Amino acid sequence: MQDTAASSQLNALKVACSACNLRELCLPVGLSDDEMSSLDNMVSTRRSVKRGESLFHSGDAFAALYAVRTGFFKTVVSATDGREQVTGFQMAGELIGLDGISNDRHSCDAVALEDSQVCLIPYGQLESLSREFTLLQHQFHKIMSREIVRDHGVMLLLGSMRAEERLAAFLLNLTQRLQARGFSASALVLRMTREEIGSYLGLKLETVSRTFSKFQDEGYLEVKQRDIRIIDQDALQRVVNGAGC
Amino acid sequence: MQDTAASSQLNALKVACSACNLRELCLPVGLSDDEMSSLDNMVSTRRSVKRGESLFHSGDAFAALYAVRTGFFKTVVSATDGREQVTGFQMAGELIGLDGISNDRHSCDAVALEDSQVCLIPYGQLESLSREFTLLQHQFHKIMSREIVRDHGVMLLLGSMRAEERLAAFLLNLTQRLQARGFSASALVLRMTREEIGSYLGLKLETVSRTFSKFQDEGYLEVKQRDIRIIDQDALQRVVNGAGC
DNA sequence: CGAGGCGTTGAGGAGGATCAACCTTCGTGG
DNA sequence: CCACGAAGGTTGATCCTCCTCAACGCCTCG
Repeated sequence: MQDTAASSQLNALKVACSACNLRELCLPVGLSDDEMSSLDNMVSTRRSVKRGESLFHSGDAFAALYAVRTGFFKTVVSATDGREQVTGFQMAGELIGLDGISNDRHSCDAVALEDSQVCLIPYGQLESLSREFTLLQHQFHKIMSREIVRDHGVMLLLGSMRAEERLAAFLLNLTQRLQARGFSASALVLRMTREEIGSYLGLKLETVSRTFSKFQDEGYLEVKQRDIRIIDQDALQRVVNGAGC
Repeated sequence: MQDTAASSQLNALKVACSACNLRELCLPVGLSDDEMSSLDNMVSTRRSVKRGESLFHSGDAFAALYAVRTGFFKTVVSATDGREQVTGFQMAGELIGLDGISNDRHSCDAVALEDSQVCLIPYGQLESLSREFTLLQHQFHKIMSREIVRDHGVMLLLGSMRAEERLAAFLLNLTQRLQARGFSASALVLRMTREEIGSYLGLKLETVSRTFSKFQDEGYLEVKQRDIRIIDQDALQRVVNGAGC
């Protein structure tokens, strides 16, 4: 039934947040040595998830949050009639599973788009620890709030932008996050299909493909399947700002 | 500059959560007597906001959350180019302002759609108190998580539903929340304009109006401006489930 | 080397946007 | 208390963006 349990391994290796190069992007931002070592105790397990596998499914019991260590995920909500919506793409340092707190069950699927590793953050322990450490508590609240603000931004995109604006905003957001992780601001490899991008942006895959081609024709991008090179970032920014009006 | 400060009054009246009829819908859900009385101390101020006025604006410093006591609000995010998106409508017992935690500034406007009263929840005190009281901490986390789940539902709506499905889902959601507050499941008065509904649903006001008319023609609703009577709730539910396909 | 998944491109159609006219309701001030 | 104006709501005609359906090419992986 649960393919995740079968095929993803649990690594008992000791993993220290304090030694992780993502600590400035992840939950531990700004913690003291003391707090950091408590966090190290809590975040003791990693889990590997192969491409295509799920970290959890909608309906699964909620027990832990997951911090992406390596790899790339999407989260997907499904309606009763089978309709699906990609609600986000998560990369290194980002937290997955916050949806589960609301009623102790996950309300979306989290699927690895490439072979990935996550750090397990047992939720009960996180609550205990944040009663003890003000900074950790505050940082955790910030992360939840940031997710809410991000979601509102996506609503703005879905509710009021046209196809070109949506794709441009998406690409700029991706490159910005990649840049924060030390990658190039101009060359990126998409980990998701056109259909997944379309689902996230409220467009059909053909529209995504056509819009990529259009951006290439305009000289904004170079598109080779999933390899994207951004040639004119300012032009994309102008597209987002509704320069077409 | 700040019209809110000028025209909304601060009521120093002692207001007890423990005596509030919204306590089962609001932050205090499930708290013990002890915890409840600490909450009473924290939530000591109410604020009145007249119709059309803002509780806070995007960019304002964040200091407190607000629990709607009476009335009705909308929250609106704005893009740099002036585009606006209504991200939610809040009624009695619902919390406003969670967006502000992320970076100590609000990222949306909260506007009263009728004369309203809110309870002020000073955020610093809420953090202190939730370090002390496990249940309060957990309840607060649940509320944030619920907002994230709600937002994902809106994304599904905006990304994959057609106009009729969106409006039907909207109406069912409204009546459900009103019913939880003891109101009729079939008769409701809309507190917002067609344009605000449209903004929330990613539609133009004309489309909202036409869809209302269509639902009326089909015999699902009786529409008299802002007075709505739901005649066939099941039919609306079928519309949401994509019965048109 | 073949099959299947993914991506591109074209043609045609539909849903919702836009523009416009008109009606209704409500608040304000004479 | 009524008249007026502004804001909100309805409806129609037309247009445009994006969806749908379809064919085909490319890349990957067994």
